[in-house]
Amino acid sequence: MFKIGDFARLGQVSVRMLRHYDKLDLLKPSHTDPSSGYRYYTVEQLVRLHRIVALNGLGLTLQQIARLLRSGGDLPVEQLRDLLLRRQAELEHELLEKQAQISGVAARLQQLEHVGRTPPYEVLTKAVEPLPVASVRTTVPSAGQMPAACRAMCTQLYAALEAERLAPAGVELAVYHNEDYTETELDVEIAVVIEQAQLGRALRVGGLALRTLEGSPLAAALLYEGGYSGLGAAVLALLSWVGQQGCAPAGPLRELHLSGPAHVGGRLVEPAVIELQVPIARAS
Amino acid sequence: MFKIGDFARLGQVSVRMLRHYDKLDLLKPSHTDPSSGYRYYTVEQLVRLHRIVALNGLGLTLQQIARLLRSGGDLPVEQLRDLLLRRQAELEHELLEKQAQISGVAARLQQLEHVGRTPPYEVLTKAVEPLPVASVRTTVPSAGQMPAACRAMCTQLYAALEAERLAPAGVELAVYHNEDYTETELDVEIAVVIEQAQLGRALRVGGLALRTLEGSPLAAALLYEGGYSGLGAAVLALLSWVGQQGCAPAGPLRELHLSGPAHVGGRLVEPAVIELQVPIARAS
DNA sequence: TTGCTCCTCACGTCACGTGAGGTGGC
DNA sequence: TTGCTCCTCACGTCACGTGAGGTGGC
Repeated sequence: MFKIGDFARLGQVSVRMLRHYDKLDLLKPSHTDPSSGYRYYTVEQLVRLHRIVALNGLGLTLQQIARLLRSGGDLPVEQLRDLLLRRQAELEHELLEKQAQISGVAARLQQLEHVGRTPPYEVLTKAVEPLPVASVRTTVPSAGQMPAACRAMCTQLYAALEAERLAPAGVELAVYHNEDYTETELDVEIAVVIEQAQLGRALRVGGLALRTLEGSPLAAALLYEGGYSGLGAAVLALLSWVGQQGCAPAGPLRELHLSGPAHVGGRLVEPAVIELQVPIARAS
Repeated sequence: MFKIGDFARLGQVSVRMLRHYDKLDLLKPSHTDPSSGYRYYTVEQLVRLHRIVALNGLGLTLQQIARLLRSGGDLPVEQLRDLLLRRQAELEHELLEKQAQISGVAARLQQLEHVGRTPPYEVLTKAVEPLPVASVRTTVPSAGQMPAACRAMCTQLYAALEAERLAPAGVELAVYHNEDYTETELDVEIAVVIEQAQLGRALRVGGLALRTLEGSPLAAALLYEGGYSGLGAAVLALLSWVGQQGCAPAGPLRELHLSGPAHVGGRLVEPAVIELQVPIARAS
């Protein structure tokens, strides 16, 4: 018979843990003195303690362990198998998350060393929802013509909406359909979120399209505040981040004009708050 | 200006989180209505929220993030670098732990599939402390002669202790010095823990040694309850576990007789509670 | 008026660590 | 008598989730 302190030393655990396990009915002392409350343990109980510590080391919760051990001396095979399989699935996620954190921290450190200062934008991953939109789409010959082209497309879009008596119901956005980053032959779509219910509507004006922008369960997103001229650099930063994470773009890049339409009265509104999103997948 | 619900949807976080960040002074609403307590946020604050979510995704605590963001709009480079380096070190540990958990779970599942039932012992890793001991050591020609040899060594050990007026101060143990598992030419030492202060003592009886058993920062340990005849299987289980973890033995195996001396009055005491320990290192 | 959103407590989660304040055994 | 160990609360940790109970705006 050991007092709690000796038993704790033998089992390499804290006294507090033994009291905790007692309260949870996970490991009751073989005898408790009724007057002093002193807990007494036997060597044989070390086996159970060892089992608890081992299972806990696999990341099982004390509740799960308690369920397993309640069923008697031998572990119930089926239950244990289920638990381990579930735990294995969890561990896969946790490992991926850790690896993402590691490459994220490494990427940031590298950036600090090379650029010497902290980057103006943060990238994070999230899910993006599908969006019902009205849009116009054009191919712009070169990047230099983008400002003028966008202004024209915005004008065209809102004029068409007016003619159709269609009201914007959300954010304005641009979608870049080119597979890779390019500065010529830019296939760009200017869109604005509309009510879901308007999608089926028949149109009278040409050039306007009503459609659903695909969502993605995994996308990289960068939030940017500044002028539109800085967007090129932001796009490159986003794509390079994606590469550093061992991922690749898996769909068109979206540019959400969170602080409102890019043009008001035909003039660019700057600085603006813009979110860049690109669906991604682990590169094979 | 957004109410908290809209801002939460925009930022893909919960309302509760925004209230939490408000309380921590991590992200205060740009305006709070004094009468209703309603919180109002601006689009520009999305950038800060995004930054918080991104840094939190690297596993930094909200406190650490708060410290970084308190220093103004730009992140303080030196402080960020320090934080990231520390986080990187932590992540290395966490990754190793995850990997150990993964191989641990896999090993158990494999065992369940192959053996069809749950194993009688658990293995876990821990540190083992150096121990001051008195001991006798012999080479035993074959495993079959072990019981008799051990009995003889125990008798010899305690007789010598008696003659030296040396009192055991702890557990009895056996140490197996052979590099690999073998069943012939077993180099075995029977020892008992003594007071640290007795180590320097001069001896009058031959065959007895006073020494310190080396400790190890990392060891695999298996706790076993049963007869001594089952020990061979337990040793094999321990060594095979070590191999499955991608590790290798890095020192002699110890066998601790936790439930007391193996022999009392020249007879084996069974069942016994025995801990097998072997120092290990990651295999290269 | 009816939903919908917002508010402030405040408890629950998980596995303990860490005192505070007091007692028992050698 | 002095340490040492033991005891029972009960708060702290971390980042929120989840009600309870009530209010404000359309």
